Amino acid sequence: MAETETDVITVTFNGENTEQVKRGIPASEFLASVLSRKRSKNAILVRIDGELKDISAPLTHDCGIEAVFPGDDNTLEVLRHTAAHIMAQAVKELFTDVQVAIGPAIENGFYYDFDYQRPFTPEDLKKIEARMEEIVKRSQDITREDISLDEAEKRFEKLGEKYKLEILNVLDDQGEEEVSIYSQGEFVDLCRGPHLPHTGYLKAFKLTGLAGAYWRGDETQPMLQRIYGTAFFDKKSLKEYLNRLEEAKKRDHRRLGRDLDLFSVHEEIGPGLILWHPKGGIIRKIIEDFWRNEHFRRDYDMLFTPHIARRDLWKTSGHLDFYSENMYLPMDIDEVSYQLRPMNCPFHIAIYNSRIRSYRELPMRWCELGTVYRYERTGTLHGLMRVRGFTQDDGHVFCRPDQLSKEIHEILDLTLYVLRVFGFDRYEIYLSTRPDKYVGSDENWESATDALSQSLETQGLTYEIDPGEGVFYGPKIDIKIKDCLDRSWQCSTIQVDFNLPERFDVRYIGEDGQPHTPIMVHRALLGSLERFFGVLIEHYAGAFPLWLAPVQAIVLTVTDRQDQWAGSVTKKLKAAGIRTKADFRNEKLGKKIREAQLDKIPYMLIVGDQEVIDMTVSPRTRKGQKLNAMSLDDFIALVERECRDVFNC
RNA sequence: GCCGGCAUAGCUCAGUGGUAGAGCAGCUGAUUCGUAAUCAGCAGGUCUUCGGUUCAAGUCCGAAUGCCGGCUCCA
Repeated sequence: MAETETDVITVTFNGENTEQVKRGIPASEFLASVLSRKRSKNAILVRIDGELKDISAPLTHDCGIEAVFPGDDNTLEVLRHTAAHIMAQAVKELFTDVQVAIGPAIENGFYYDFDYQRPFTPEDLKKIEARMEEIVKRSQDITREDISLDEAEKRFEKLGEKYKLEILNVLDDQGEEEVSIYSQGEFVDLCRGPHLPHTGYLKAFKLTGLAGAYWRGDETQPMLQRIYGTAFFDKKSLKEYLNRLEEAKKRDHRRLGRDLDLFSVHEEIGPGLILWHPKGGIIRKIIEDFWRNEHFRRDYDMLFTPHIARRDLWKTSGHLDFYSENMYLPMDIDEVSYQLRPMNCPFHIAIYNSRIRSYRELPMRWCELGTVYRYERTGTLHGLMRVRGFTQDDGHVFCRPDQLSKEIHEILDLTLYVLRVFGFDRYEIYLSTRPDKYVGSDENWESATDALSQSLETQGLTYEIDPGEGVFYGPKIDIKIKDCLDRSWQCSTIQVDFNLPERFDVRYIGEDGQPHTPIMVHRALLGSLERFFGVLIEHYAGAFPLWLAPVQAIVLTVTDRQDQWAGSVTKKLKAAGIRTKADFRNEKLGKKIREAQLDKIPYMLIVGDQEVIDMTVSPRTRKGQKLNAMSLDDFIALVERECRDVFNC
């Protein structure tokens, strides 16, 4: 201890009261002196100089301190982290020679990875849960020790925890000298903390899943067994969360895709290959029409290009070097090797290169609904979200360096508008920087990355940097949209490319009469029509907004006395461009309504004797709202207004 | 690709070694009915595929395929 240090330190509580206390007393002891007995008993953690710490943390220097209670910022994370430890403790108690790896809190809960001789079963999970309950009942103190790295190595060696030793090695390489370990009963874990004071705080938890996971997330490393769980401070929140999971299940696009007859996938056709049914097809057509119109409005031109090309093209583009693991094997045509395309860009470049370009032509904005084929490993396929053949709403902008930031700006504007029209107004934006495997000069990477970040900043968009996540040919902006259940989906992407123009010798003649290399920007707003459709289905739970609904209105008769008027209603609505169906079956109205409801048709038009006399229809919405009988013209106007309003956003 | 699970009628599922079942959907008939299911009848399956064990396999074993939950990867 340095000579200048005294045994008394100054502690400021809540930024107000200042107290002199003995150096080294636990924070809990201090809190007990300044808080009511009840309050100090309820505190679970402390914030020392803004940093979350154990409530037993010693106060070693002059500092500011606040008490932290259940439900305060970041406390759920601590609870879940403690839950992970309790689970590991339970597993260690039940299965003697199990090794523990890591166990963090994650977005919706926590997990812990284990190495065990045999796979855990769902029955094991129940046993583990029961043992956790027991540990909770024990209310075992969770204590922290700060020890030297050497000491830690000795302890974990004794415990035979080889994964912990590996972590200690990494910490050693990083130059750490001291680590913290946490103990509860017999269970000891290497951990940064903080943790709750004792195991009794875990009141509401559930183990939710069992899965394999690679050690350190690296597929060359051994596969461990991961047990997932979730925890909350109270049972009510846990129940709400579990209900939300149920709700998400009901919205699963794979289920709705079948129930609503939107699309299918067939074993005999091949996994990851999507068949769009008539109802999915009409939605796709509407999406595409909107997309095309919006692109024409913003000075894009439209291209159509083939799905295969000579292998040499992919050599030139660099895809064989950098993307071959995602490409299908070549096929021979007239003794020349061809390959299915995984991307559309080289074709657009070929069009660019079909003649000499002047700087006056730039920027050139080209788009295509381009179908590509990528080999995705079997285990990664997922409904419409991850497939092997899909159509990108692709586009390439060729521009001069001085035009880049304006172009990015306009692409962002277009992207966010399109997403809003589809009902997505919340998103996370990521700027991905240079990966390990890349082409192009460091200098180009840097200037491209700057252009992207500047465009984001001038539009006042907040974003996160995703280091090393760029594509091999350039940095990118990814937009992950958030759906109504708060889940995020990667769809839009904007990628600057300094590389392909070089490889294909893309040039324009500048003002100076000399050739220059343009910058190429790849962009997809929806990402792929397949994935976007999947996201849309889940976002709306299959109840598509009126402008997208495959059937917008269904005419329902009460008896066959109304067939004639109902028939002419149907005809007139169709003539007015409203996607209309008729259900004149000899069934009860209640049944027809039920079926239309299950089909999530926005408007049911009831036609009974009264409507025939008045020459009206009585609309009922799929939300169960009964509108007053109205004339056909009024109904048509209502539909048109509702559809039009979507675009004013 | 890896770890684990699953595969029975269009859908949801029952059937754990002894002759394949239900509900819904479908079809036929009756019923003419006002805001989420009218009644009756009929039809529908080489139990994913291939191989093995057994007197006997939907059921037990092995493999393949596909799907599901994750990991990794990603639009």
